[in-house]
Amino acid sequence: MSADSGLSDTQWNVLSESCPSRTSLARIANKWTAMIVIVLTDGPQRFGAIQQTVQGISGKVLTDTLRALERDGILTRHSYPENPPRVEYELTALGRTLTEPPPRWGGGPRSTSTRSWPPGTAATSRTTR
Amino acid sequence: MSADSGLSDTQWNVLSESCPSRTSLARIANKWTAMIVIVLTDGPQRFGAIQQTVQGISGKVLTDTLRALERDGILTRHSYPENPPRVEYELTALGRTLTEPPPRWGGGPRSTSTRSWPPGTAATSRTTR
DNA sequence: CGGGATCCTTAGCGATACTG
DNA sequence: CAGTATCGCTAAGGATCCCG
Repeated sequence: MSADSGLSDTQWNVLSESCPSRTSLARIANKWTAMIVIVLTDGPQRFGAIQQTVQGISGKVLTDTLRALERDGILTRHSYPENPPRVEYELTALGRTLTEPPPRWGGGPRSTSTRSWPPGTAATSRTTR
Repeated sequence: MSADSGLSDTQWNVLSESCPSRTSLARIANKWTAMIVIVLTDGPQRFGAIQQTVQGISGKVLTDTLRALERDGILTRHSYPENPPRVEYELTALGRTLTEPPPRWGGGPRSTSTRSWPPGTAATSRTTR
């Protein structure tokens, strides 16, 4: 397969303004997301447990961040209609991909030089030359 | 060495409010830092080249981010007193560590279950139980 | 060309109080 | 317990003009 597929690799270049991966980056690149993902790596956790483990996060911000991650399919929310109420958050398969390096990093060749990040991206911004 | 050193491993737990690594995280977890590091992975780049490659970044924000990264030792700034002026930015050894996964991820065991993130951290926030 | 200086907008974050 | 609802602050981000 391959050869001349319609979507060029430049479409998946993070450096491109219209690249969809910028949305993913925006979700990761904030103060709390990474820590929450870390906490959930070991399995489902309750709201209160997360808040205690991720020291310094306020209830509101935790709620906001969890909701955003839920919308994006990073984690799922399970509400148990008990009293007192219990709510658990769990990483989805997609969310678990955040807890380990991308395939290429684990399996690819271990060369350390002249490596461009997304394959075929090579940030050689040739302006004049 | 080892045995009873003063600094416990909980001191290097990102989840801890006083953990120094939160400073590092704060530097990474913003809109542009990651992209700038990506661009510089292939070698030194000029200010203008970076701005063109990292699409959508404004001059001021690029300057601010570069200055912050320079202060933190992630990259170095080389100014050549020519006309027109030329300034190049280059990743330091520390900055280059951001372009590859931490040692443990590359070399450690490939187990996928019951793994806690920083060694000996295990986010098992036991509140009551 | 590579900024510095200003000004402005927004959104992320945080504290507090209240509720099912 | 796990939220929601406000309110407020600050810093990140952005537009524009100016300068050596």
